[in-house]
Amino acid sequence: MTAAQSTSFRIDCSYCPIRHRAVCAKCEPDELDLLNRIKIYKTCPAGQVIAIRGEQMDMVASIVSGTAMVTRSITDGRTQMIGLLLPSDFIGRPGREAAPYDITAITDVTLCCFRKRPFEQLLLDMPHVQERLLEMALDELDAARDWMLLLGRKTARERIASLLSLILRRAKLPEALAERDCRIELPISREAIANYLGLTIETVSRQLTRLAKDGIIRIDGKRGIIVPDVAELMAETGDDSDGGVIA
Amino acid sequence: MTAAQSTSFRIDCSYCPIRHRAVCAKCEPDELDLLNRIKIYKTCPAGQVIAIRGEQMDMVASIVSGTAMVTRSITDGRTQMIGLLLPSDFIGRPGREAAPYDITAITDVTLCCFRKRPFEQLLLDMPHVQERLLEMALDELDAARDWMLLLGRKTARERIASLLSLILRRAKLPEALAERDCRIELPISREAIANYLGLTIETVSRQLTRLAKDGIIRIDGKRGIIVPDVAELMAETGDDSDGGVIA
DNA sequence: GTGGTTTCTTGATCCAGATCAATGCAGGCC
DNA sequence: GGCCTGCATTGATCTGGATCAAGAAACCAC
Repeated sequence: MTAAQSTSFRIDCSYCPIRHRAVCAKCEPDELDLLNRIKIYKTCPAGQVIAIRGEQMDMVASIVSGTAMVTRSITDGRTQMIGLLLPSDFIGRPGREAAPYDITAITDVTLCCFRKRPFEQLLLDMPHVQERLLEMALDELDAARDWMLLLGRKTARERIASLLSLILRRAKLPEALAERDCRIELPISREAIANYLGLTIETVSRQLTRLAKDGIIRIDGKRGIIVPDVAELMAETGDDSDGGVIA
Repeated sequence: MTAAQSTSFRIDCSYCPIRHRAVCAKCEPDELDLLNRIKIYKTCPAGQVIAIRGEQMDMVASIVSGTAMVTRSITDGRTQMIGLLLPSDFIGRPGREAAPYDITAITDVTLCCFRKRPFEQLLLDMPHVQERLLEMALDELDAARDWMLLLGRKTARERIASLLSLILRRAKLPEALAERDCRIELPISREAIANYLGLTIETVSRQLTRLAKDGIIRIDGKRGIIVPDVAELMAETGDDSDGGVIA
């Protein structure tokens, strides 16, 4: 973790906003106490690189606030976003030395960091952390596989619709999705969207305006999107309408 | 698990070919004994559906022998393979009722099955299984993310080259990759390859013949491929040549 | 052997999305 | 204000891979 110009501090776990969703979610008070003793908070400004593929990583961390992106790239600069890190998501991998991907802060990010060695040691004594880590890894695996379907088989329009409905489901309560004129704020730039969806920025822009012309969405400023009817948007994702929603 | 016309039996774990790579890899003899008591072997003929997305799954299992594919599909039949299951790979997810994807046997498959409830209970008492399951899930996550890069950003030729080099690395010892004229047998049909790579069978076929014309490979019967120079093939994958190979 | 089925290859054409290029449209800064 | 600099939209053109359509080759069963 190349946290060059980041500040570090510590706050009590009981006030932590991700207390019940992060790796520590299942911890008993005594386990939490152990974690508390070795954790340290860090902040990274928007745009800062948090990890570089192949480089030594001697930290693991949870995202406390902010958004970061996980990317992989090849030879000529082609880049694919392979994950979006939101509060409570976990960075780093016990049992591996080098970072497997690049991670960059999109907004200002606060991290709850642990030195890797002590954390790995703790893992053996705290089954609740390990349990939670397994749950989270399996959820991420499901999300990654959903994304493979999108990248391998969906059209540009379906990809955009899928992303919008993903953001809707993450940002709103299930009840709110039934309402008309849901408004969401895109958390990422057009370039990041393109990298996420395996498209170019031009195609992203064009499909957004086309969806707007078709009345599926209304564009409200640079980052705002209004969805008159969520069901109508969902119908554009190409997904089977059956239940089984995973992410 | 819809194991309608499958046979079931049991053999001793100590003779098991996947004993040191499957979920049970880290088990002590006493833990193995517990697993042994609740396991049951099943076989599925090639082509049989092992799981259907959305359906109730009351089994989890390890692949003992054979190959299966994990797929996801959308509305009009477009299908994407999102994983290839080889011996020692794990099927099913503790803590989830419905199968998240479709699974189909490619060859005849032997499974080492556990009823889900007892297995989940055992998990709590056997940290070694949980540890191993976490390792395996994280490895699969890495593989899925590599595949996202392939599906989102690679050209058809790069995809084919990536697949071939993946199969080479899985099938051969690292020393053998330095030799000239490595021969591999494709484990899957053209259609399955297309579903894996997010292409059509026609494109797969064309790119294979083109790679052959360019002298990167030689085609040897329907399923055989000879690679005169592995390094030359690797150069066609589009991957950065740096270390950090994950899968 | 023959006929039928499935899998693979090859060719011709088309089109969704990439690429190239120009223009709009904010901030931020002097 | 005027001038950058960095995003976003829009248009014109090109192209890689999809689609449509035949064959060819392997693999049966009889």
